[in-house]
Amino acid sequence: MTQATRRERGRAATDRDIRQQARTLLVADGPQAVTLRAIARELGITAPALYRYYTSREDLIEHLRQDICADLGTDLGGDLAEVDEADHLGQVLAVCRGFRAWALAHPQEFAMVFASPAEPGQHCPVGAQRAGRDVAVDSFGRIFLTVAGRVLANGFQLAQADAEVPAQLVADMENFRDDLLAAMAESGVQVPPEYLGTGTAYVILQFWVRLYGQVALEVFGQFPYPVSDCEPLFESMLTGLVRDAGLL
Amino acid sequence: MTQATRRERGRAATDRDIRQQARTLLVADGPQAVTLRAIARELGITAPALYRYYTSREDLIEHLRQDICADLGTDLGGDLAEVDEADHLGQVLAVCRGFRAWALAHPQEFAMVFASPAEPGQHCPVGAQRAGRDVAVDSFGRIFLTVAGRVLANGFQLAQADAEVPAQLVADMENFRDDLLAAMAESGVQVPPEYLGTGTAYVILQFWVRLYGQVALEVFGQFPYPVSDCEPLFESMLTGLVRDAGLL
DNA sequence: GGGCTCGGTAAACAGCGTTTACAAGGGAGT
DNA sequence: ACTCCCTTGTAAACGCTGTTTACCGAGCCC
Repeated sequence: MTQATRRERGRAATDRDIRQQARTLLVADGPQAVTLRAIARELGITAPALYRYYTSREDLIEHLRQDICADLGTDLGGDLAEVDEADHLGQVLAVCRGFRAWALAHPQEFAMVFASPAEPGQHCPVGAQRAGRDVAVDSFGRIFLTVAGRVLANGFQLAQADAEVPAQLVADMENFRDDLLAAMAESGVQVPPEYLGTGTAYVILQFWVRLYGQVALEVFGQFPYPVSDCEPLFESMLTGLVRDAGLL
Repeated sequence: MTQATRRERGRAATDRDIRQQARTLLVADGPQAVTLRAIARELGITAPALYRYYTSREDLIEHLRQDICADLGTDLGGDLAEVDEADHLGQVLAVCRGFRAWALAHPQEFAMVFASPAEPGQHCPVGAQRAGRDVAVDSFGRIFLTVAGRVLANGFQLAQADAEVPAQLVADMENFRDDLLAAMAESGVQVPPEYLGTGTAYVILQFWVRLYGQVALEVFGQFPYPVSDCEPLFESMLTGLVRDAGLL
């Protein structure tokens, strides 16, 4: 079973401990509290020992980001599993609600993954990037795309035809559509290419813009007035969203 | 003219220098580079001297946030001034494009102001909060609301009637509408209350959600595929936005 | 068993926010 | 003009941080 030698198992174990402890500090006291010394202290080791696992604090943070994405992915997978397989609209709603719930429950993680100024050449975590083998990063995006794929595979016709896509965007949308098809195929969802035109890709993109905007505004408290209860606001937005996407 | 004593003038001058230097460091090397010691070093003083002006680093950062909001407000004011006073659609477009341009040109500031996990009870900077006299914080929000006010004052009928607002949201929307009316009145824009129903407030809110989502996604590089050129994507979204808002 | 690699430590360096005690100088009252 | 205070700055120190270096011991392979 465990072909790994004792040292390898021990190393993997402490590595998990490091990341888990970093997560604990993050949720408890914010990003500035996840310091190498604090992590080491809680683990009963010294700070330089962490350099046997990560080249720098920033490197650890980066791996943390990926862990967070993976957790969000499994979280949404759980939400999705509770919905009837044939209820495609329900699946979409479940993923959207799950995304919001996760973001509100983990604001620090949300900010770290979805609201950090990006360096060029890095458009994760939603995208299915092919950087280092099959990184866990895209597990979140894969959930989204899998749901979209299921919806499309069953012949749902999303709103807006291909003609609506501006000429300057067609190339990008074809690119996006191919990414979608590839990700869906990887997830085992067979979707006929003729169901996924550039117009459909554009609708999915707009869907993401509105969902992300709503959730980010709520997490960051940037609504232009004091919202007494954000939930009905979100539900109202979600209703409009699926309506405008042609899912209702 | 300058009724202030020499000491007061000197203090105000160094205060400006501190903030300006902090801004310089922020745009040059990111938020983690704006340290008290670095600021003091550039100003030729020592770090503890800064405590004569701000009670802590976090206090300075908070004032920096307000400066940033104020700058964004004047920026947008400039964009707005270049548009014909009677061209209300053009004014809306100018403010939206100006907001995006500013966010792309100042990603660090954008993240600091619009994407920091908010403590409860703080829904600035868009809101017209009445905290400490007339803080510069809401100068950005005021620009937005002024434009909205001008559009409404001239009888533009936004899409969607009041009946569309879910019952649970009506109270909040009345609240928002009152905030809007108050802000517009403060900006000298007369808008008949019957032009601004809760449905209209809801449309404005959705407008903000989509604009914010699009800009934040672009700044943070969180689009689900590699976008070759974001500008046509933004313009396409903007077109759909004004169409859905009933401005076209 | 010898040697080598790997995971850990201790010590040190530079930089950080912050506090304390102290010096110099402008402003106002007499 | 002298005095006194309050303001603004400094120097030194504390404890924290990330990171590097040199070293040590136990696991592993030959």
